[in-house]
Amino acid sequence: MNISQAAKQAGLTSKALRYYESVSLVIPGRNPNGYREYSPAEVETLRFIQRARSSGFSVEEVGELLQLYRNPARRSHDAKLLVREKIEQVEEQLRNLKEMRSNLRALADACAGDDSPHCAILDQLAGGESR
Amino acid sequence: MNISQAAKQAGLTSKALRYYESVSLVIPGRNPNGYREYSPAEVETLRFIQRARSSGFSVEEVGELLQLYRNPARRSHDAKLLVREKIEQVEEQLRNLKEMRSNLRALADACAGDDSPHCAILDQLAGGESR
DNA sequence: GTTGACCTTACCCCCGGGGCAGGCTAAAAA
DNA sequence: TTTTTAGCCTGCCCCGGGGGTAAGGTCAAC
Repeated sequence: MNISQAAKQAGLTSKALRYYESVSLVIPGRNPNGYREYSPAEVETLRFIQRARSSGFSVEEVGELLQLYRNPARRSHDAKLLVREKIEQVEEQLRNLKEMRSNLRALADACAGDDSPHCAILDQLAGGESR
Repeated sequence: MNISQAAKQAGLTSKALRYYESVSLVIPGRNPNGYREYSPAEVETLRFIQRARSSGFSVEEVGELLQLYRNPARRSHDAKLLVREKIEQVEEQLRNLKEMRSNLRALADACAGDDSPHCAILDQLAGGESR
């Protein structure tokens, strides 16, 4: 299968597939004309990558997941550990974003939002009172 | 004030200050020896930038906030609009992260996490059933 | 005078690709 | 058959927001 077909099957772009090859995640064979030829198994691996990426794993972490996927002597404990670490990272990002949001809400609430130049948002960013 | 002192006062790094200068946010004067010389007002602006950045605004958006800050004919409405847009962006990120988290939790819950190679996490990433 | 701390510019690096240039190749239309 | 169009190839620069480091100038203390 050609690169663009494989990309479509996996919900990715051709560029992403070339990138994943460059970082040794999926290295397809080549036709005599030099075109990449993706086997059905490689397309499955690409779908694996797409799902793992959209669950928040970095490309490097996807590489670790793929190593487990390809290793018949794996222990499911190791996969679960990766997922739990990712959950904790996501939760930290959630905490950070929630703090930003409450911060922003306080700014917005303090500002009249009218045609006057007086603005509590700019005042607070400038002076930092009651932050 | 020298760059490292100004950076310390603002809670930033010297490198960041040079970067902010390169993108025209704060352009300090120069001493005869070529060193950057930050005025107290410029240090205040740097603190403004630091607070806006830690509230989630991009460098480009901070530039817009600074334009308002420096414009005595501004309308507070415009500042409030920027803040509300940022709140919506933050909330979309929160939604995405929460979906990731529930996704990850489902993966983790389905996996025994023992010494066996059978792993529901890898199965689901591979096959996509019950995602 | 010399040492160490600070400053300067200039370069490459991170992630995860996007976009484009220039050149082949394959498939479809005339 | 020829031409057009579409798809593929590699290689390069770009994004944010700086971090790290190198090579060199400067300043203050001892």
